[in-house]
Amino acid sequence: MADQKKMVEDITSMEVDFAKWYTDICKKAELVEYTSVKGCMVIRPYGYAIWENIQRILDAKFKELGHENVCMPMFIPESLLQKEKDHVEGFAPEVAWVTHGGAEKLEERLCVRPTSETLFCEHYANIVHSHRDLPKLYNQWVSVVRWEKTTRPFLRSREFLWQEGHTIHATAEEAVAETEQMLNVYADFCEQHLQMPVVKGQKTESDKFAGAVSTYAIEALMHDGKALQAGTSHYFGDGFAKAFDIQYQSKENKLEYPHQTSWGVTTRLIGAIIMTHGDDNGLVLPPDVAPIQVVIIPVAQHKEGVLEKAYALRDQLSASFRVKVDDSDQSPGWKYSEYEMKGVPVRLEIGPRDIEANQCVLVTRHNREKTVVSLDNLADSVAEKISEVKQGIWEKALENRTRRTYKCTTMDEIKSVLAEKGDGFVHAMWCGDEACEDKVKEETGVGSRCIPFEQEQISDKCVCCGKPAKCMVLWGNAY
RNA sequence: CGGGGUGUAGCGCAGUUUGGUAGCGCGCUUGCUUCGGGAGCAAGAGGCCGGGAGUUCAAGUCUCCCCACUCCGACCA
Repeated sequence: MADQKKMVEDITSMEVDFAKWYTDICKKAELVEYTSVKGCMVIRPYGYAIWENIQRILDAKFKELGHENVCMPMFIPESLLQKEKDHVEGFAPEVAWVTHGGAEKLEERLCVRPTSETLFCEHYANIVHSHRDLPKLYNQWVSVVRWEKTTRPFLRSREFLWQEGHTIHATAEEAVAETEQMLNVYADFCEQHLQMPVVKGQKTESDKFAGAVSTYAIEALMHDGKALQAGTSHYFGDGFAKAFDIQYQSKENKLEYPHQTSWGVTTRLIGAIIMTHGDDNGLVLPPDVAPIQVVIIPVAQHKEGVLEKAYALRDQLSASFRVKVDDSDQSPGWKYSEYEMKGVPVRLEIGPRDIEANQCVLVTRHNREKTVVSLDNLADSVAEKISEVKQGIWEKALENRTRRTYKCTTMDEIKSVLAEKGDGFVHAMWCGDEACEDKVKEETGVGSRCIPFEQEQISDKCVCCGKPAKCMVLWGNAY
């Protein structure tokens, strides 16, 4: 059994101070570094490589489903932003404005995109004229700016990286299907590639995207019991089309308004990974997005043949995995701790005694279990360990969510279960009235996260007012 | 945006009460010895004390104003 003692004294324990633990990991695992502008951070190579892996997998999926990548400009003229009333009301409080070009004051100020619906709409108005022009299935990988008041690495920064998909369809049915399809893409990605269980659901009226008919989201539960929205997908109906005057001629030779969607995930997913899988020894990365999947640590590397063997194993394994040999002159123990901090899923130790015996030591990050394996069929042994890590972290994350999911039928029950067991997901019935939604938040501290697709009839009365319930809501304290 | 806390070497901190030559640990550099869970010895390098105004013969230390980080709320991916 692996020694479970905490090796890295530099990281604040998550039990002691979860928030400090989180920022410690962001910095010590070399994911981010602050800059002199509040809320604007450097995503360092190791952190960016995680994002590149997320991009690679999702981008391939988007394209497989027929989407094309485009790139919109980053400036939006004020008049354009204001065309859709709900949209501008939602975003105006947090946009950054450009007022000057060089020394010249601009005729009209430009906002730095907080999201690009308006730009896509302006563009669609130019290029969509006939039913033959539809659908357009677009996506872009860019950064956006939202002038947040309080900021945290990955979870809430003033500039962040994301992808935003924007599609436009002839019919509402098609657009609704697209919205649902992309929510499923996100959910599958989180569960299959990030080993992060999510709840799919619809946002309540008060919580939906500014300008949307309906907003869908996937909600994940972090290790500390707080909820994190991991991705969203919006159905716009023809509201934007009407506001931006986008029309097409149908087969029946009639002018029609098309229907739109948008959907996105952000670098916040990296924060979700940290808080879902990390432990007191540092980051624990899902193998599919880990920049390094296997780190080879040569032991007594000055001795004849050790480094050569390490390089040979790397070359052999590189056909199937992302592999690194750490041949720096740090001690082996230092390297063990370093790559645990960085969350590398599998460590391979190779020393003179191993070489003699045609074997090596494999260590899985999430449980620190050591296994001695033969150098024959090594790629198979490593693949097995990788899948053990996936299975292990999935079960651990799922167990945390199950343990922290509570069914409640009264307000008092919500309060007492949260006080007793700590933050988590609360399942409780709701009448559909916004006043009750607000009151639950006010009295118990948990807000509505979503109305899960998977419903359960916990009771027939609203947890707040006692009137007939319409649906079960997932409540939680969110990041 | 409201309420607290913190800014001194790359990191973690002491020094501020009572103004008087800027320190410690880790890390870093060089060399030698080490190497199976953050190695040892030796010699080095590294700072306009977050920024700007004041007060003073003299400011890391006192006063005022900014900025950033951080925690707790409200708002948000």
